[in-house]
Parts: sequence; structure tokens; C-alpha cells
Amino acid sequence: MTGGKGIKSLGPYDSTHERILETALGLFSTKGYQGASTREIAQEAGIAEVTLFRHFPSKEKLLQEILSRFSVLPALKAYIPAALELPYEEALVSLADHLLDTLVQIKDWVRIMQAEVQRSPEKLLTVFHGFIDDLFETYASFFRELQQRGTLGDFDPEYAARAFHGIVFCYFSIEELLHRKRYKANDRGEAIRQFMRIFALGTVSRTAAEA
Amino acid sequence: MTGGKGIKSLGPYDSTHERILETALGLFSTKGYQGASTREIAQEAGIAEVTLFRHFPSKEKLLQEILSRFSVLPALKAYIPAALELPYEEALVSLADHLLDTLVQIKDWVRIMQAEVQRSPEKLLTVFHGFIDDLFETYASFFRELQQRGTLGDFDPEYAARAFHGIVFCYFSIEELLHRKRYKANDRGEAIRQFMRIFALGTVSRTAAEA
DNA sequence: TGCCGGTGTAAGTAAGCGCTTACATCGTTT
DNA sequence: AAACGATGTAAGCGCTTACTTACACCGGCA
Repeated sequence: MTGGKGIKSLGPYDSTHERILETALGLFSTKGYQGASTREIAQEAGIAEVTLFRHFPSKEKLLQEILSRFSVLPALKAYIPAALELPYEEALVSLADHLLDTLVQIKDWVRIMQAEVQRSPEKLLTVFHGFIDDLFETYASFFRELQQRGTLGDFDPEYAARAFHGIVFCYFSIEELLHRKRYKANDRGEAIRQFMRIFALGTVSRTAAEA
Repeated sequence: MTGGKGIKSLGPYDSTHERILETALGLFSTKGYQGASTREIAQEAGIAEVTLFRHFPSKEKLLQEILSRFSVLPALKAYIPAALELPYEEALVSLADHLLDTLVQIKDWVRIMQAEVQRSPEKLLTVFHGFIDDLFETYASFFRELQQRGTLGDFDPEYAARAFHGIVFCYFSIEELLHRKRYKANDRGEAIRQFMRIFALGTVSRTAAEA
């Protein structure tokens, strides 16, 4: 009566594998990579520690597998065409809303990246840089298209993308990562609207603004 | 020939104390709190490990002393009056420049805060929240004053402060913390100018913008 | 039926950790 | 000259860590 508990085997990526990954994601994000022990991960996942090492050759490989399995950017990219057809400020608000949703969704991933990127220079940095570059390029293409349509001024679309991202990301970081909720009011929609109003006024073409 | 090396005693905060603090600051920021051992800190500081524990009762207290000894905000605040007398966009650029200088100066401190804030909820979070709130309020007061002078539109100055900070901080974070230098060009001044141009256009009063 | 893959328990390894103790040394102060 | 305070060396304590080995079990499949 000491053996397995009847969990079905479903191939290499069965539920045990997944359970370990998800549990480790949560623990790494709250306690840090060094702060979460393999004993603790196994215990919280409801498995034996030795089982963890049968699925992952080392703790480090477990971390790497966790950090390389998120790909939320395609969904963000796919939304750009729809946003292009909205009125400009409305488009900005909905893009910011989508970005914020996505960031909240991958909150643990972001937290680990931010905390661990110093320690493990090559692997994590490459993944994170790829994510950021891709994100910036996505938003830059949005601004570039609107510039060609004459809606926007003649700023550099890549810097605009960075500014847009900076505003939204820092809001996310302070509210979600640093637990600084309700800084002014618990109204996320209001914050986004205020931010995007400033950003929209700063980027529309002068002639469009005067209309 | 095994004893002290002739370092002068200068009171409770002598050079040994400082050396430990500075070395630990650097190591905590690159390897994380858990990743940097007291042995390693002592070795890099050129002292015996036991000396470290004579200066600091525990590793945790060492971290706390490191994180509570920075106070760069007064300098940032003191610059606001001068900025108020500059043309608006020029003022924004110089404020952003000052903020960026300050962030670079306390880079290690910020890195530790970002990485460790999850693990040690109360102490660090309190210090960091105080820092951020104070920073936001400083910039909000700048916008509030210019609104009263009629230079700016009628946006909420606190959200504007957050947007301003977000743009600058994310630029700093990506360039300095994530080592993503030369994203487009190695010209920090150009980036700030582009950012502040957008921000200025987004916040000036309509009548002032049309002039 | 018998094997096999995945899991469990139990025990243990070598290394590193934060931190302590005991004692020697050296410069300064009294 | 003697005491003192800050530092050094050396050893080690108790504990945790990532990771391993050996063996038992159990369900599904040939």
C-alpha cells in the first residue's frame, strides 16, 4: 500500500509532469529560485521528491523548462488588425487592456524573469530579450501603419512603442508585482483611460488633433 | 604574522563596515540575497567571515542596513523649482535626465529591491512603497503647479506622474537592469528627447499647443 | 501470466549554508 | 607596561541542500 496512487500515464507530458511545472512556477515566483527547495516543490505538488528528479534531471533544467513554455505574444499580435480599425484613442485603450490582461496572466513568469535574470545571464536573458523585442516590434508596427494612414504625427514608432509599453508595464508592475493596489482608486479602467488620453494627445497628428 | 593588517579604527562606521556593505550590495544585486554567501562576501571584501558577523548580527540585518541607507529623493525634489522655470518640454527632458542619473546611481539597490521584494514582504515592501509614493508625489506636484499656471491641460497629475515615471523607468530597466543596451542607438539623449516630445504634446494645454 | 514503466518509501551522500567558539596578533590608548 | 579593541586563523556545529541509490508496489499491456 505504498505504491502509486493510480494516476494514469499519458505520455511524456502527463499530469505529473505538468503538476511539477505548475507548482514550481508558483513557488519560484514567490520565494525565488534559490528560495524554493525541491523538497518543498514536491511536497506541494503531492509527489515524492525522487519523482521530481525522474522528470527533470536537475532543478536548473526545471526552471528552464518553466521559463521557455510561455508564448502569449501571438495572441497580442493577432489583435493588432482589429485595433487598427478603431478610433485611435479607443484602439490604444483596448491595446493597453489586452497587454495588461496578458501580463497578469503570465505574472509568475514575469516575476521569475525579473528576479532571476541577473543570476543566469545567458539562458534567461535570451528568452526575455526575445520577448521584449517582439513585443516592441508588435506595437511599433501598429504605430507605423497609422502613421502611413496619416492619423499620427511623425515620431519614431519604436520609441513610441517603448513609451506605451513603459506606461502599461510600470502600472502592472506596481499593482501586481509590488502589491501596490488601490494607489488612487481601484479602477483599472480609469487608469488606462487617463494614460491613453495623454499618450493619444502626444502622438496624433497636429491636423487630426485640431479637428 | 597572522593578525590585523593595520587598518585604522574610525568608530562604529569605519572602513571595514563600509567595505562589507558595499561588497554585499554588489553581490546581492548580481547573485541575489540567497545566492551570495557570507563566505563569499567576506572573501571579496578582503576580510574574515567572522569579522562580518562581528559587524552585523546576521545576514538578514546586513541586507536591511544596505537597503535602508539610500536617500536620493531629496536631490530629485530639490530640482523641481528650477525645472518649473524652464520651457515645458525642456523641463521634462531635464527631469527625465535627472531621474535616469539617479536610477543608474542606485542601480544595485533597485535590482535587489525588484528581486527580493517578493521574499521579504514587510520590511522591503514598506521601504520600496515609500520610495515610489514619494517619487510619484514629487512629479505630481510639478504637474500640478504647471496646471495652475495654465501651461498644461486638465489631466490628473498623479496619473501623469505615473506615466512619466513608467516611461523613464522602463527605459532604465531594459537598458541597465536587463543589459539591453543599444536597442536602437547608443544615444540616451535621443531616447529621452523622443519620449518627452510625445509626453509634452500629450500634456500641454490645447491653446498653448496651437501657439 | 509476466513484464514494464511510473511511482512510492527509506536512507543516505557530499557539499554548502549561517553562524559560533577559542585563541593569537597587532596598533592604539592609558 | 598593560589593557583594549578590532582583526585574523582554525575548527566546527547543526542544518539544509540538490541529488542518488535500492527496493517495493501497482496498473496496464503483451
